[in-house]
Parts: sequence; structure tokens; C-alpha cells
Amino acid sequence: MPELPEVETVVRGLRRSLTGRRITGVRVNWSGSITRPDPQSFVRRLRGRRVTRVDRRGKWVVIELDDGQTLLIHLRMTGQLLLEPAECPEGKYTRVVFQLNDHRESGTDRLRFSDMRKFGRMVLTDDPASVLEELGPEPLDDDFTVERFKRMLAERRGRIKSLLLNQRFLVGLGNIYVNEALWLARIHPLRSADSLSGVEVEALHRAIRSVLRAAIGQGGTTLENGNFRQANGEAGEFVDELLVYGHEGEPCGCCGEPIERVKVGQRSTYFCSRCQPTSADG
DNA sequence: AAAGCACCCTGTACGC
DNA sequence: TGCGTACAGGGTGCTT
Repeated sequence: MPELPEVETVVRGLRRSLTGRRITGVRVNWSGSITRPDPQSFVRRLRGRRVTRVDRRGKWVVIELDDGQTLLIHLRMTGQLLLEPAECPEGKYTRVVFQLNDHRESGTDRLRFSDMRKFGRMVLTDDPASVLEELGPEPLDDDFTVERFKRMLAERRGRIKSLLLNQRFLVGLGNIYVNEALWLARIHPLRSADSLSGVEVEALHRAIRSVLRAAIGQGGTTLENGNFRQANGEAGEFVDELLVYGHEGEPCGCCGEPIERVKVGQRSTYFCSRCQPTSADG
């Protein structure tokens, strides 16, 4: 469930506590978490390195190191990056542990990668572009303008919801925020991308950016299952502000009709058939 | 280009 | 109680 707001929240926490610190050791509990290089090389190449920068690209956590290497981490479904003191007992789903040098303010001397479902992945590379260059634009960047969004959508005929989940098209949205954004923009999830009117594209552009910004402001969304955690272990509060995701059968906050739930591309899709008509003039 | 499906995983919910 | 199954959704990769 980590989508852009959750990854951004984690990155902000790590940036504050990790930048400038040295990785004194690495332990890999489950080698499947490491895409490349092999786990032995991964440990050897990270030991002794200092973190120079922590950033985000799409749903990737980007950790730059003092020797030009970059550690890329994707949390996928259940990945968590937790800054904890060594005394804090290690959770049963801890897959990779980074031991950090002493730090003046906090006792957090471990960065633990917990990942119940083992979907998360790490890549240590000299060439992060090889992984990141496939990604679409950042929805919160200044260069993601309405005009650009219009051009992007005009040449696509797929379902708008599936397209917005495609990270090569646009990064950051996952199944939670895509449902929210489409409801806010009053656009049916099955609409063909190139069928959106200028006014609708403007509304969608605004909805995507506002829902992502609002969720970042609340530290992301932690669902009932508690899968997402900030780097300090706290939950995100945006779950209280979700308007359609997970609200099947409940009255639409706009018109009162029950929120419907259907499958689109194997994913649960929540929408209001009255507020989100299948055609622009519906 | 787009859609569908299997797969990667594990915990939870549910029907019988 | 317990077993089998569906479901959750971040992706990739293959086929149609």
C-alpha cells in the first residue's frame, strides 16, 4: 500500500535521521529482498559507506552513498523502513538490517527493513537511472502541468484508472489514491483516457495533486491491517479522510448514493455511479 | 497499445 | 476445530 504519500513520509523521516550517518554493517535475513547484486556483494559494498542524500522517485526510496553508489528500495505491499535502537526487539518479518554509527540525538542505530509478504526489493547500483528512467513524471513537480497531462492522456485509449496506476505513465498513484482522485474529479474509472474533456482533465490534475498533498500532510494512510508505518513507527492519519476507498455500500459523501465496488484490472475499484457517470455529459 | 492472467508472498476472513 | 479458498494490491512478465 505504500504509494507516493507513504513513501514521501518515510523518506522525510529517513532524511532527517539517516543523512550523514555511516552504515557500519548489514545483515540479510532473507536474500530474496535483494535484487542485485548478490547478497554477499551487497553487504560488502555497503559496509563503511556514508549516506549523503535520501530522496524519492515515484515509489522508490533513493539513498545516495558517499562513493557514488545508490541504494534503491521499493516497499511494494508490506515493506517498512524502521529506525530503531538495537535494544528494540526485531520483528519477525525483518528481512534486512543496516547497522548505523552512533548518533548524537537519538538512540536509533538500526535501520530495519520489515516486509511480511516479501514483495519489497532493494537494488544497489552505480547507475540508478537504469532502474528509474522507465518511470513517468512526478505528479507534484512543477513541470507536470495541465497542458502536459492533456497531451499525455490524448494519445491513450485505455481505461483511465488502469492508466493512472501505470508507473510508466505517471508515478505515485496506487489503488487507494487513484480511487480517491477519480471520485474527487467526478470521473468514472472505466472512462477511456482520450475521452476526457479539457475540464475533466483539469479537475483530475487538481484532484491528483490535492489528494497526494493532503495525504502527505497527514503522514500517509495506515489501513486497519497496519501495514504502513512511518520511519519512526507511527501510523499515518489519512485513513480518516478517505472518501471512497474501502467504503463499499456507504453513502457517497456528495450525493448519498451507496459507493459501489467493482473489479478493474483485477483491482478493487470504488466509485459513485451517480457522481462519476460513464460519459462526460452523463 | 491494451487487456487478461499467472506469479511473487503471507495473514486474515469466511464457508462448510 | 480445521481445512480449503478467496482476497488484499505493489509490481513483472507473458499471451492474446
